[in-house]
Amino acid sequence: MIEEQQDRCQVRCIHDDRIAQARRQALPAPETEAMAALFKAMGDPGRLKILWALAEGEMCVCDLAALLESSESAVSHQLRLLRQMALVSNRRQGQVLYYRLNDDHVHLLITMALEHIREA
Amino acid sequence: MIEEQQDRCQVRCIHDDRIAQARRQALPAPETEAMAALFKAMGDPGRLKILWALAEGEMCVCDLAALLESSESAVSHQLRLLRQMALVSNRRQGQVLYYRLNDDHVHLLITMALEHIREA
DNA sequence: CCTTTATATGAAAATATGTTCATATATTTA
DNA sequence: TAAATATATGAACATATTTTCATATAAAGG
Repeated sequence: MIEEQQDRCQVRCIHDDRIAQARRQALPAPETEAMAALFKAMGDPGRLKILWALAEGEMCVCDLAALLESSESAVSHQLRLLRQMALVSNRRQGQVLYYRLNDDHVHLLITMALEHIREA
Repeated sequence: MIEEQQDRCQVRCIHDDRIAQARRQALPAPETEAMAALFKAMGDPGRLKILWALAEGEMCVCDLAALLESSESAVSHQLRLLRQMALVSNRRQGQVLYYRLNDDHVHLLITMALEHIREA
């Protein structure tokens, strides 16, 4: 015999106070989204290699493609993502676009991540 | 008339010196991979919400499911990922598993990311 | 201007990620 | 020890991401 499905909330709440507190202190949704997008952009070996290489100084697209042993088109797509996340920017000199890190946060974030994985 | 395809390297190298330098200073592949996995783990709004909530103190799975308005199964899968990345750990008290942040790096990483997106 | 070079971009194809659903496990309680 | 609770997990499905390929654009050089 199957009981009639009761129409009550699906989600058990053990510590309502704790949940309420978490809700109060939660970040605004747009910030959470933006942060997730930032971390996601850094969450790819290829893009990380790019960022780490640019920490030493600017490079052009075909340099980066050579470094990553990947196609220039693929690198260009990755760079667009990094640009959209304000992680890198570029300057044009003739036909060549030189990419560089946008600010120090990037380098700091990578350094801190390294610390984490090295101690774990 | 289509010319016979020449068999030369696909990848143009404009600044060989710069590429060589980047190669020398590059991180070991396993570290790059581990870092990418770490950032990827943080690159999801749901998981970020979890981490941010846990920064205030430990919570159990069903608390987190209630907070995220998501299924406990989904949250459990996310927590597994965060555990694998050594971002969170848990302690059991009876039937309940309480999750907490593993160390301060996580909080620092999030704080720094916030700075980045707020200034951009 | 017509060609070449360096890069960007859109769309399709290939791949990875996240969620759901069913089921398994661990712990407490009856 | 059987039932209930809290959570974990595997596999299938849905969705998102990445790469590739073809084509577009922007600057420089004939």
